[in-house]
Formats: sequence, C-alpha cells, structure tokens
Amino acid sequence: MTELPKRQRNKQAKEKRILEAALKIFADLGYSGATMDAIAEAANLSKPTLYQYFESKEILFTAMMAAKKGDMLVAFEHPRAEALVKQLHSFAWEYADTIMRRDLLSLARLIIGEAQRFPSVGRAYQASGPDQVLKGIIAYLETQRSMGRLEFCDSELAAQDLWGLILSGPRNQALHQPDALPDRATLERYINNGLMVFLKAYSTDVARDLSKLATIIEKQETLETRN
Amino acid sequence: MTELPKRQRNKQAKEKRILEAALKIFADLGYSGATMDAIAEAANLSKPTLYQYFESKEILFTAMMAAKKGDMLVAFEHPRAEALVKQLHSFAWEYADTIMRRDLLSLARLIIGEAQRFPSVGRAYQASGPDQVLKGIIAYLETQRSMGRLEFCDSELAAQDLWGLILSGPRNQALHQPDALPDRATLERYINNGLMVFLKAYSTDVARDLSKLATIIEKQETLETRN
Amino acid sequence: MTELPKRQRNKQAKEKRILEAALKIFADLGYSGATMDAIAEAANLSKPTLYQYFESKEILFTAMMAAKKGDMLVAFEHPRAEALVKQLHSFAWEYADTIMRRDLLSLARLIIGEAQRFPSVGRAYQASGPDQVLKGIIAYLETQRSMGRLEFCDSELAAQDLWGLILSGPRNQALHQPDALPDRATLERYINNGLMVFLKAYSTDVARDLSKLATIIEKQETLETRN
Amino acid sequence: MTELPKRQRNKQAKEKRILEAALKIFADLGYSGATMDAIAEAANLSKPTLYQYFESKEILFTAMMAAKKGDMLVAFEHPRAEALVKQLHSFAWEYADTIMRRDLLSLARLIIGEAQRFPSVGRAYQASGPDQVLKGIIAYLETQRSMGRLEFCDSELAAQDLWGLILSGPRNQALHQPDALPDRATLERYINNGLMVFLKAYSTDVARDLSKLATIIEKQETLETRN
DNA sequence: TATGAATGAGCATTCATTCAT
DNA sequence: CATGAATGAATGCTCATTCAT
Repeated sequence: MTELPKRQRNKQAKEKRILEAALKIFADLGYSGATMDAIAEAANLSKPTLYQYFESKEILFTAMMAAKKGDMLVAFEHPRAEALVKQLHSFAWEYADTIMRRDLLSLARLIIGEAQRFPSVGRAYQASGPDQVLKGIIAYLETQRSMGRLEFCDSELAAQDLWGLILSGPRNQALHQPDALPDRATLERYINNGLMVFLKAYSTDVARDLSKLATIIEKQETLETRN
Repeated sequence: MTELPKRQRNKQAKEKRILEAALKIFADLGYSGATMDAIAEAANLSKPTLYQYFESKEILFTAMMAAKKGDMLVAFEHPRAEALVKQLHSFAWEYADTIMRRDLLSLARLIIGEAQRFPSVGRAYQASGPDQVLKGIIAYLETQRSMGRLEFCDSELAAQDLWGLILSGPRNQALHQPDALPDRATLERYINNGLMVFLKAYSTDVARDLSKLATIIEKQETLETRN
Repeated sequence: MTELPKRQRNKQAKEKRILEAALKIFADLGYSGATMDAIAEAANLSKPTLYQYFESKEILFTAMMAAKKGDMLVAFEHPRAEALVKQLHSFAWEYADTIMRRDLLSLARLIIGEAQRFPSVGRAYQASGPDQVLKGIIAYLETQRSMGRLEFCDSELAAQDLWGLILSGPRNQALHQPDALPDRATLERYINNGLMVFLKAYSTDVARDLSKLATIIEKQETLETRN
Repeated sequence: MTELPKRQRNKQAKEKRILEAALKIFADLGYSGATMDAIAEAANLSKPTLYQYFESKEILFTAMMAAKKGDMLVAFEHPRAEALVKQLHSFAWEYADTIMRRDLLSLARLIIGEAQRFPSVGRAYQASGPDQVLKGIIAYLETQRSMGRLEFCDSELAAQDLWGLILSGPRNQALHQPDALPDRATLERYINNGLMVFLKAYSTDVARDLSKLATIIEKQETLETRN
C-alpha cells in the first residue's frame, strides 16, 4: 500500500528536480549552450536517468517551458471593496514584483532568445502568461468603467497602456542588462508616474484620483524611510 | 601607390561581408547554435581566412554587435516648423518602422538571449540604441515644454511614457512570436491610442491637440484606403 | 508435490520464450545490433528477469544458438521400400523446404555473420546441422551402393555432390538476397537438373533411373498445374 | 603544377587507407560492432578527418562495399588453344584460390551477415561478383557445346553445377568456420571429383575426357610431392 | 521471484581552432 | 594572403549491466 506511492512520489520529485535543473541551465546558457551533461549534474543524476525521464533535449526543453507556463501569471485578486486607485497601485507592485524577479527575467530572456527556433514556446508563453494577465486587467477595467470611475472605448488598449506605462521601461532595461536591474526606487518612479498618466487619461474624476494617488504614494514613502 | 588602398578596400569589404554573414547566422541560431563553418560559408570564405579577420568566435560576436550598434537609432530629424502633434505622429511611425523590422527584431532577440553571457553587449546596445533615442525624445519634449505646448516635471519619464504607450505592446508581441508580427493596422491602433493618452496627460491644450490628432489620423486613413 | 513442477514448468516456458525472442532479435539485427532491451521486450519480460535467466548477452547468444542447433537437421527417414530415384527426389524437396525457410535462412546468415566472433557457434552448427545431414546421406548412399544401384569410391564426396548440385545455387542466392528468395519453380529446376547429373555420374543404370526421374517429374508437374 | 596533384594523390591514398581500414574492421566486427573510432585508428587518422571523407558510418560501409565489388571476379582468360579439361581444371583452381582467400571470405561473411540490413549491398555483390563469373562460365560452356565437346540443354544450370560440384562444399565450411579453412588437399579432392562428375554428366566423350583429367591430376600430384 | 529505476562506459557525430601548403 | 586538410574535445544519445524494492 505504501510501496507504489513511495516510488511515484520519488519519481515526481525527481522529475521536478530535473525541470528545475533544466530551467537553471537553459536560462544560463541558452538552448544550444546548455548540455545534457550539465543538466544531469545539476539535477544530481546520471545522464541515462535523465533520458529516461525526457527522451531528448528538445522534449526536455519544451516540457520545462510548459511547466513554467503560468509562473508569470499575476491576477487581480484584491478585496472588491478597495478603491480604484489603491487597487491599481497594489496590482502594479504585485506585477512588478513578479515580473522583475531574477529567475523569471532569465526565463523571459530564454524564451525570447529561442523564439525563432521554438515558436510554439513563445506562443504558449504569450498565451498563458501576458495574455492571461491582460485579460484580468481588462475585466477589472471594464468593471470600473461600468461603475462610472473610468472611461475609455477600447478596454484592451487601456489595459495595454497600463502595462506599457508602469513596467515596459524597467522591464526592457532588465531584459538587456541582467546585471543592472532597476532598484525599487526606480520602479516606484515608473509606477507612480505611470499611474498618474493612466488616471489623467482615463479617470472620470482626475483631480480626486490624483490626490488619492498622492496620498498613497506619501504613505508608502513614509513606510519605506522607516525601514 | 594604388595597390595598398586597393588591398585595404578589399580587406574592409571582406570584413563587412563577414560581419553581415555573422549577423545573419547568429541572429538565426543564437551564439552557441551558430557555427564558424556556417558563418564562413555565408561569407563565402574559408574558415582560416575568417579566423584571420576575427581570432575567435567570441571576438567575432562582439565585433559584430559593436558594428550593429546604432542600427536601431531613430532620430528626431523633422522640420522644426512642423506642429507638435504631427511631429509626434511622424516620429512614432518612423520609430515603429525601424523597431519592427524583421532583421532588427532578430538582432534584439539575439541580444536579449545572450545578455547573460555577454553583458557588455547588452550594455552597449542599450547605451547606443534605446538610450540615444530616448535622449532625442527628451530633448524634443523639453523644447516643446519651453514653448509652452507640453507640461511635465520629469522629462525622462515623459519620454519613456511615449515609448511605452506607443510601441511596448507590439514590440513585446513581436519579440515572443517572430511568426506573428503585428500588421500595420494594429500598429496604427497602438500609435493613435498612445498619442491620445500622451496628449491627455501632457498637453497644455488637450482639446486642440486631440482634434489635430483626429485630423491627422483621418487623413492617414483616407490615404490608406485609397491604396 | 505439484508446486515445484508447476514453477519449473513456468520457468522452462519463460526460458523458451526468451530463447525465441532472442532468435528473432539476433537474427534481425545481428549480435551487436541486437539489444537486451529489445529481447526483453520481445519476450515480454523485464531486463533483470532476463538477466536472471541468462547472465550476459554473450551467454544468451550462445545458449540460443545451442538450442537452435539441430533445427536444420533433415534425416533420411523414408520407407526403405521406396525406390532410389523417388527417395532422392523426396529427400531433395524435404531438405529444400527446410533449408529455404525464411527463419532458418536468417539464422544461417546470423551464424555466418558472427562466425569470426563466435567460432564455437559456427563449429557447433556445422557439427550438428550439415554434418549430421551429410552422415545420413552418406549412410543411405552406401546402402544403395551395396545394393548395386549406385557406384562411387568416396561416399562423402558423392553426398557433397548431391547437396552441391541440388541446393547450393538457390541457397547462396538466398543467403545474399533475403528479399529475393527463389520461388518453387526455380527450386524445381535446380533439383531436377541436380538429380539428373547425380544419376548420370553415379547410377549403375543411368538410362532406367533417368526415365524414372522423368516420370516422377512429370507426375509432380501434373499435380502442380492442377492446383 | 605539382601542388594539386600531390594533394589529390594524398587524398586518394588516404581514402584508400580508410576503405582498407574499414574493410578490416567491418569484416572483423560486423557493421554494428565496428566503431568509427576503431576505423579511424586503423586508418591512422582522427575521427573528424574520417568524417570529412565519409559523412556517416552507413555511407562509409556502402562505399567500402562498392569499392570491394568485383574483387571476387574471376574470368575465363585462358589461351583459347588449351583443351577443355585442362581449361576447366585451371579455372577451378583459379576460382578456388580467389574465393577461398581469408580476406574475401571475411568480406563474404560480412555481406551475408548484413544482407538483411543492407539489401542493396547483397544485391550489388551478387550482381557484380557471382553473376559475372557465372556469365563467363556460361559463355565458355556454350562455346564448348558449339564445338561438340559438351552437351546440355540449360547452360545456366550446367554452369551452376560446375560451381556447386567444385566449391560449394569447401566454401560453406569456410563460411561457417573461419578457423578451419580447408587445406589444399581437400580442395583438390573436391575439384578433381567435381570435374569428374561434371564430365560424366556433360561430356560428349566421357571416356577420353576422364582419362585426360586423370593425366592432369597425376601431373599435378607429381609437382606437389616434389615441392 | 520479478521489476522499476539507475548508471559507467561508449558511440556516432560536430565544433572551434590550427597547420601545411 | 588564402585555403584544404586535420584534430582534441565535446555533445546528444544508447547500451549492457546492476540495485533496491
């Protein structure tokens, strides 16, 4: 009764270890630069064992990518009660914290670097990562529109604007310069400014919302200087 | 007296051929995936000759990148006389046309994919590509501010906003999905909407500028439906 | 009392299955080309079980060969009453039908192909296959000589002649071209002609025996055209 | 003027060396058992160089086989003036001397052993080796028939009989037991007996031809006992 | 006893790099 | 100066064999 589960658990654990090792090695060296030897060693296994789990390098690569799919997902799961500006601010930071993680940036660089050789990977990532997040933002913005707090005609473009204003700059920088990731102060600058622009363009009550934003920013700064 | 120059010219031509071949091969296959054989063949040379020009794969790679530095530069070189909105619109399209070129996208993917192994390349690209463009935009926006047409406090952020609103969406899509490049209609959607948001946030006379934008867009559409 | 035998029977059955699987795989792929995995799978067993029965690939190979030893045996077990020519004719066909079987040809190719690496196998096969058959033929021919129907001085050579005349041609062809096995009409041509030559050389009453042979051949042809 | 030829000569020499090494290794170990390392070493080259000459193991194998094609050819190129029996006798020995060479026997074992995996090789060998020899014999026998010295209806069968009587026995033995090649006395036994049977079956003047054969044999034996 | 899982040693093939000409 | 030819060192993948259960 305990035998099979044990083996099965062991197997699953090993598979997980392999996928993690693969992520690390592929992300560091790219698809061609990574070697099965290196992955096996990183996963603490022999090469044949590695091959028993994934029958080729390509299969391992795509499996790893598939497993990582969704890691960049960030949803809008905030208390409905919260006010618009506060909610946008929280989301911006949550999203930034995810998207700017060293490991996820490595993964993103890998996906982009191999997009030509593995179009399906790029497609899958786009579909299950950014597109999902976008959908969440769109839904949220539409709710706010129906509540009379925002106005826009194309919700998809509005959502894209939000992302483009608050994170495209830091992220582009991070993609190109792994050793010069933007610090939190920089992120803050982008986020605060981005939210401001977004509200100016889409809020139904710009003055009030900007002042709310100012309050939130001030509070945050007080918190930070304390630490 | 004519012999040396001839040789030199020949040499330079050959070097250029090599760099072009290298770009093509590296962009297609990544650093590790590319082989010196392939590059030599694409440059129509023997391998030893290739090595005479560039003493190792790594040196060739960085040299090629250095040579390509600046290819993505897009400057604000429009008649000063043109009006703000029209100028922004022209710039947006020129920038889009450059940045979304298949070859430059390939190069960008390559840089991002190898950013970890070649940090200097990423750095150099950032410094001589995006940063230069940004500088140009900043200078332009500041001129407009001093002329009373725009208002903002942080010109760098304003410039980043412009880029983030206008092109971050299509470019991200293009980086991840080489085989699904946005068509011109999509670009148009992004550019028009982005300019609108930008003007709403920064113009000193939003109503007038938005109507100008509307006129420009309409004109453009008329032109396009004619063709 | 019944348990052990049951187990033993099971064991023997499994061993037989292994040997059959081994024959198939080895014959198809040669010694080096065959893999223990393939054999285990063909025998419907796990590899460790396979190794419990045969402790190495080499041992399995030789064991399989030893087991197959004698499969090519064809004896002269015809009613003594039958006449010489008829008996030679029957034997020729029986021998042909055995020796030209697809599976036995594969086995023969295997033995020949591995003769250098496994001299004992070649030796064993020769001793227990062809040599035994030859002995049978020799004994028969000597009986016929003592009965005054044949005359020769070296019975071994006479026996070899019989085989060389009737089957060496088709068999050589079959060994070299597995996908172009001689059809029955061709075999018939060889057998009939071979018997004729044999009788011309060794019969004590050539005229009578040749006419008998003609009769037998005619009968056979009638039979065949009917079907 | 001497440069290119030198290189070319060198290249051809190296190719020949490779083919010889390949023959040796393949013949010793079979297709799967042979390794490119072993072949490279036997040819005194590095592996990459080997691959520059033959781009894969399979290609090397078939090229080697193609090159060896025709090595087993034995033609009927005797002075036309010679008498039938003497000519048959000379041919028999020449053929035996070729076919029973250690290296050609190894090659034959290899071809047979790989006939299933490389049907084209078996086919090519058959077409360019045995079939050619057979054609030569057939033509010769037909000439003799037209001169009234032999009689038969099917010249192909007659030719096959000659070969089957003279060499099928020793060759089969040699194919199966590389370490027990028939000695010359055994070959002699087979050849002399085979010729006798052949003449008995096909000669138009059996008595005379047999006595001629006897004379030739006697002469040969005298020669041999002297040495 | 039977098997899922594991591995050291190889094998075909390729690559960056270097001579010899 | 340019190149055909050569190679040491990998690289993806497989195989005979053995544990651990």
